[in-house]
Amino acid sequence: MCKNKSTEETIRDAARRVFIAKGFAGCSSREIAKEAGMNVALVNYYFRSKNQLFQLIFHAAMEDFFVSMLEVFAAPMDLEEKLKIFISNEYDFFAKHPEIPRFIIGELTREGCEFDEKAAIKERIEQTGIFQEALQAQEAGRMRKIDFFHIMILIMSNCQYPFMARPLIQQIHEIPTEAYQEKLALHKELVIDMVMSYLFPKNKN
Amino acid sequence: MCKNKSTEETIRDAARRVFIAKGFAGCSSREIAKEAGMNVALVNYYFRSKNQLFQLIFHAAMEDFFVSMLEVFAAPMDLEEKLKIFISNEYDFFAKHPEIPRFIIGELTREGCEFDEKAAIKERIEQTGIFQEALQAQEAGRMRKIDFFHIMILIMSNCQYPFMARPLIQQIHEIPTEAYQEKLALHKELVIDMVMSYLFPKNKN
DNA sequence: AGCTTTTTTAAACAAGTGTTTAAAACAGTT
DNA sequence: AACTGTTTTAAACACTTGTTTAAAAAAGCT
Repeated sequence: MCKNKSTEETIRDAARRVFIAKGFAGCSSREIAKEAGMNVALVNYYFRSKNQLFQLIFHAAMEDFFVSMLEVFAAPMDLEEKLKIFISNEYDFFAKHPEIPRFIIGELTREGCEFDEKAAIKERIEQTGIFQEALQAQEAGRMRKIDFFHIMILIMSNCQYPFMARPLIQQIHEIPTEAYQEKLALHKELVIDMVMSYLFPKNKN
Repeated sequence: MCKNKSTEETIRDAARRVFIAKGFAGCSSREIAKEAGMNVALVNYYFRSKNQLFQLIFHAAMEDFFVSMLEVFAAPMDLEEKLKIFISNEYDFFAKHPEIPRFIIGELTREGCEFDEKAAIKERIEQTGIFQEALQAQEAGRMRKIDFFHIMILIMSNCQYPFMARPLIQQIHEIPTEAYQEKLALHKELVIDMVMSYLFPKNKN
């Protein structure tokens, strides 16, 4: 009844690395087993199938993806600071896990990857009250009147894309990975500055 | 000696659709053949191997990817308008070809996809003189002093990510594809407004 | 017409795929 | 010790993969 936790976790961690690096279609069950130092049959013994193991990894990645977002939204601060910290946290999260956005978007794109309601992200965001908070700030003239939908895209674009597109942009600018990462650390300040000053324009009069 | 152009192009077009939709690892030679309404052997008769056919498609996509960028940079306008039109063109291009960025970044990410110098994008951008142009504008105080590296990332982030992330953001906001596309059309104005007013701050005094 | 070259097809190849089976190794209990 | 259930392994399953072969069909040419 009590499964060997060590073996199961070893396989799961190996699967996480391989799936995230190569995607579902880009790797085989045997590759995951080898990465874990195990037999192929053992992978299916613990997780029944490649697809089932993948769903596990994918949904966990999705959860991680949304966690920092939600906890910042629910924090007790004024909206302006909240969004600033949100951007900062998001940027830091993707600096630490740069492969996550490409993985999630890539797998959501291919057909047959059913996620659907399951997570109910929208509802969980709504429950933080951030939508009304933004509306109030906009009514009061403290914030530019933009639908929160667009605000989220602006922020996600600037926090995720720079990490997703590393191989492309490295190719364009012909710089090594370390130099790229250093530049992205500086880029963070630009993003915060640009987005915040757009959302909360300070009338200089 | 004169190959049947029709057949070859039919296969190439089918390969383009399938590769871009599913990626190199996500499809088979037989799937491409079927999409083209041909035999598997015929694919290899014209293109020798799946990998060779892929390289063809990939490099062509890369070229398309850079074309509009370069021609705007070389256009005879003042820098501010040039960048504005650049953003607009980029946004329109990805609205028309929303799968391209994910395809390129995804394939550049997996190992074994050698592209390297081949294109020399950096040099081609340099030849348009946009770098010096930006430096001049910055010296003259007409433009915020930001390395062009960061400017490009800002623009690419906001022009590409919204289209790449469609399945993810649709999931979050629970809206159908048509509604999403309509919203993205509006989003364009925000992007132009935000980026341009950040790069070229108008002192309101 | 017949002959040559190009295009297309069906079939085969070895290697790799996800998954299952059945037996072995292990651990725990009495 | 023998019997328990759990964990691990090697081997096999049927099927798909990329690629090649060899023959058929079509097209070109004199």
